[in-house]
Amino acid sequence: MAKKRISIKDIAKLAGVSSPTVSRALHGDGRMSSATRNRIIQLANEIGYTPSLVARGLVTQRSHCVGLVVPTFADPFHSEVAQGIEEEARRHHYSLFLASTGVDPARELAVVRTMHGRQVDGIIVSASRVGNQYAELLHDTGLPIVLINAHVAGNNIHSIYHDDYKGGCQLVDHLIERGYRRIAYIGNKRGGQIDVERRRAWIDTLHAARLPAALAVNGPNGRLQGGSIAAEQLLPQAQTLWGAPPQAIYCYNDTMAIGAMAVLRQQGLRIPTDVALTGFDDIDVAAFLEPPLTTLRQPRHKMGVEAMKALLTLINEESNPVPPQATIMQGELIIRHSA
Amino acid sequence: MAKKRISIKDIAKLAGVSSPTVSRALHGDGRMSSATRNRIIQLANEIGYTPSLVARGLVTQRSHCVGLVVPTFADPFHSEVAQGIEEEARRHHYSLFLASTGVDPARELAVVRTMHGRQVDGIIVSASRVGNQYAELLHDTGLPIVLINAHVAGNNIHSIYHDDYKGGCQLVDHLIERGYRRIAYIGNKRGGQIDVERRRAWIDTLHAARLPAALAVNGPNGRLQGGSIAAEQLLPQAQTLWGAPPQAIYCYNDTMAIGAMAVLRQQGLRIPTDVALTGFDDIDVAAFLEPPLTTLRQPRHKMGVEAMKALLTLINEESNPVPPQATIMQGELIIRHSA
DNA sequence: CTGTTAGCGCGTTCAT
DNA sequence: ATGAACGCGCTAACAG
Repeated sequence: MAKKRISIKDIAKLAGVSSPTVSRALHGDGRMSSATRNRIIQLANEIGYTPSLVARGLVTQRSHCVGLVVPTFADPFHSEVAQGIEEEARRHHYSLFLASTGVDPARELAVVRTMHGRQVDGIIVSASRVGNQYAELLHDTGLPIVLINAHVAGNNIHSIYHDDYKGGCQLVDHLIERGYRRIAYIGNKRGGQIDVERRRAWIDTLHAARLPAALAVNGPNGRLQGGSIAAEQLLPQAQTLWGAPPQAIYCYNDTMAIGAMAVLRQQGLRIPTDVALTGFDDIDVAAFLEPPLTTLRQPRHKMGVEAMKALLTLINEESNPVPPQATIMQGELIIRHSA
Repeated sequence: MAKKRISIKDIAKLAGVSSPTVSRALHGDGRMSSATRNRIIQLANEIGYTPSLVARGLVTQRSHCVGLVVPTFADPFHSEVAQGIEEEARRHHYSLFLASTGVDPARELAVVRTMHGRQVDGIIVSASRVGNQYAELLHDTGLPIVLINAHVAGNNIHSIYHDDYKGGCQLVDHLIERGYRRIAYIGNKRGGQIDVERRRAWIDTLHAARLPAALAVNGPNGRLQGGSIAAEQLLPQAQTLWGAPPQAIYCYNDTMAIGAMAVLRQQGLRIPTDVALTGFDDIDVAAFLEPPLTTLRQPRHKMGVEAMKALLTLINEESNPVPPQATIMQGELIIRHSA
């Protein structure tokens, strides 16, 4: 079944010209009689010619592909970021390689290596677990890389990230303003630096208000189950510590918050009357829950677009290298009814 | 900054051998002194050689890439399918090109064309809007294609899809068994053939029970807002028709059901006491809602895996072409508390 | 205006 | 056991 690809040569033969002529005709390049040009173009359409971007990339050393590396597809946050990236990529006639890492650093490295083998022009890594190591890769290969939401020390690599610390402070401040004092944290064991930042916001803000950051539980992952499991562990601990449930729970992200909500309801606790709850990210469903979730909105789509723009700049300016630059984006506190 | 790629030749020069020798050494191919082989492999690692899969693909005519085409990333259903596809792809050392169509047939065609130009070995299209047209493409290019959840007439193309009709019947049957009689449908204007199947199940099942399929409203899309908008239109129409809300609403998918739930609550209607509700797909959050959503579980992950397996078979058996085949998968009725 | 030559990086014959 | 030559499909550099 595998028809042989029809190539530039085939149409050259048919048109009675040489292959470079065909190439030029199709590119609108160079000066040539519009007679032959039209004839060639017409011919190409007739026999259904599709240029091989692979071969082209091999000679131009530009594949017009970029790699996108995410922890998992099944996360609404990354999906939306990816959507932004893809839009911007398509706008510039770039294709996307996609790979997931499963939050496994080794796999992340392997994936990036494969992408390099695929001759991608650049790579975007979201929520990297090995951020620092890219400096070396960058040095060795010159492969443009942009990191999304990886707080990398040293700051020697392009990155664009959300100000989680500040966002977390806004969230916790809001809880304090509402009068809650026993504020617990549900963290994500696999959240890496992101978890660190959000947790730090919690600790610092509570301390600033002379409140204790006394109770935190880490879920095994950042998904729904992760939130449920954390909540199940949290409640008895609160009972031991305070003789009562926490007045508020500040969650690692919206998804875990949803997982926690289910457990709270199951235990007969009402939200926010008995326990208030906040999320992080403002994923789409957040507004549709009962009660609607108070959270911190990350400009996910825009972050994707900006990351892709930054990458394209790196790709096109490789003659005069742009110094590594960290773009930090601000979120927005979204107050709904869960807290 | 763009370091020139280090190639097989570079390491040949360093090892004092010819490039074919290096190629063979790296492939474990042919017979050769394990001394030189080891030396070459070591050398390759030292200088950080990464083979160009592009060049390799050009000569072997096999890129080890497949294209994945989805309507949008921001849909939990497709995300999970994609996850399955990616896992199976990685298992076979295949990379994934990803593109979204935005449910635009023209863009879908353009995207597939680009993928062909990228020399992908095959393509998986999820929820295609132009299913029939692939037969022609297949005929012209011999490019293996597998369709997911595109009910294509004529059945002349490989596809794997979920039995939406049967699933829909189960759902509506369940509603009838629970004693609901005024059962409305919230459809998806952009749902294409999928909407047709699910709607048909609703109509047929109601008729079989001598109940009228009297009220259906289409949301503008299959997302949360789509569900909300549909519900807002549905309620007054039900009032006109029945002088009361519907007793149950059978929704196009879980996401729209969530959108509808929010509206129902807003209008003071309790679920399922006042209005029962069903979804479709069993996306992850479905079980975590209040109330947990009764729905029909599609084996999303497995569908992805199976699609990729089917595609790989097509790719590897292209000498003796496999006849087009439709694999139909059965879902599972998940009864929770919303109906 | 167009054809010739060369080469991107690799794998695959053939020779040796 | 290894090297020389060729070609995958395309574009870039020169010729003419």
